[in-house]
Amino acid sequence: MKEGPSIATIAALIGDPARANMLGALMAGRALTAGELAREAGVRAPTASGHLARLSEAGLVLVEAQGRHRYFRLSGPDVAHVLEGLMGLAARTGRLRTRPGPRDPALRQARTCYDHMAGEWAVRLYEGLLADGRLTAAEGQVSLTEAGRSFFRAEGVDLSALEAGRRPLCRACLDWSERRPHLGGTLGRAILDHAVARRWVRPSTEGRALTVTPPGLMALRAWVGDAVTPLSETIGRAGG
Amino acid sequence: MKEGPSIATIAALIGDPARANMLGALMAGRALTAGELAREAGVRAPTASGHLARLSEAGLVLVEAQGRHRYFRLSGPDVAHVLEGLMGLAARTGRLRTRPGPRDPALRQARTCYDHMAGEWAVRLYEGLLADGRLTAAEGQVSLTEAGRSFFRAEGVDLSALEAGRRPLCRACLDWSERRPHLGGTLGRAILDHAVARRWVRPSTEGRALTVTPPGLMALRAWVGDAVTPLSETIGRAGG
DNA sequence: CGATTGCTTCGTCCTCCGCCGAAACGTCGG
DNA sequence: CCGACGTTTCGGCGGAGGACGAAGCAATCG
Repeated sequence: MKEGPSIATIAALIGDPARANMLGALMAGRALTAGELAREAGVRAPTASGHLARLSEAGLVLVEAQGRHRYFRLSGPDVAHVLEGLMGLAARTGRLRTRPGPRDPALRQARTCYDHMAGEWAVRLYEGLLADGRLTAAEGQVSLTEAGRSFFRAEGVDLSALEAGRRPLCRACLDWSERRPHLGGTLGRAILDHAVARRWVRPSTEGRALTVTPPGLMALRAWVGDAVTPLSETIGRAGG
Repeated sequence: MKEGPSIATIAALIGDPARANMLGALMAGRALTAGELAREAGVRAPTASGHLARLSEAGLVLVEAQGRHRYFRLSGPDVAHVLEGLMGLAARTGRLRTRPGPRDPALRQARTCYDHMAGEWAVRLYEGLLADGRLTAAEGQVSLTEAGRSFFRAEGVDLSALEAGRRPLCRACLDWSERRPHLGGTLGRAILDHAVARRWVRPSTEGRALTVTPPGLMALRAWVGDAVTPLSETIGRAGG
């Protein structure tokens, strides 16, 4: 109890399995109702309600009442960032007490990481953009090259809007399943929006998984170049 | 217990006050003995021993036996990074259940953040380097300008060594007390080493606090330029 | 060689908290 | 209005785990 109890409180809040599952579900970026989160966490409604009250009181999630539903979402990217960091630690350090569930392959392949893409596909995309000279990672810092800027402008991405805020355009976000970086930042977010809008990927109705559609397969392959292994072998395992 | 128990395990590990205090103490970057950590956490030796066993089994800390002492340290920058993230969340979200203790002003002023400097001084340093055109933060990505490279070379910093590894040279690390970024990465580390070697700052014998020595005051002020407010006025001021 | 110090293991106590069922509150639909 | 549904509050149960003292090893010192 000397100087830093607050960090313990926050960590303990995340440290309960039920609450961790809820937060993990919210990593998909969507707002979910208390009932959905209860199911996601594998607990009854009263239990979930208590957990959610504590999470929102601590400011980790925000709640919005809508009719008889209450929608919860993460209170910001910083929360998501810490959660991803914890996943990284868990992947690096933990024995895998988590028996690899049936849904895991789909998650490993493509998923949302709060507001951008993660998983095999995201890592490939990142490495493809690097290989094509559209991104550069000098000194470990990612930035968009001139070629990359014209590429995304041609795709219809409004780069100046993405650079308006305080949040960086490009950020290397360590993928906890692949152990290699993928693209975060506002550009990462824009790419996910882009891909969803063009039906290249379809977010799972619940959960973080992303399904890559056939046209998406073509489009993404064009983005990442032909040098990349065809994905077809890994698609369609463990439907959901 | 659905898909993500591992993150809960790690977070729960950090979520105990005694363990959190130990990890916080290790954020100073030094290796500490079990006894020191017990004192730091405010628990007896047996309790501390149990906690440290769990922390090292989970891979959050590394242990090295030396005579009858056992030295513990954080297992890597990723652990420190997650801890800093948690501190940020705690500062942003938490009601301040932590009454601002007497030691806090010193910590706010200058402290170590695992292996680089944090606190008021570190933020000033960062902003001074930016203002002088030695660092550039285009697109939210920090990098060293040509002027900056010559500056640090002249100071005797071996930049190529710093760029050798996988870890980035410059990283903007959010300062949880100042809520503004300071400099991390290998350059951040080198600056701390530099400042310690030249007796500009003196690490507290225990804890993360850094004391700025009178010559250090001169030197750092020269680094950050005269435009920066003298430190004397802001010492002991709280809040933001 | 015996005393001291640092750390761990063991056994025990005890508090905390996560879980649920039952019931209350509110919203929506007939 | 009344019933269905989503959510919260309440009360009680049970288990996990954090705390300590005493004792056991191991290394250092006189």
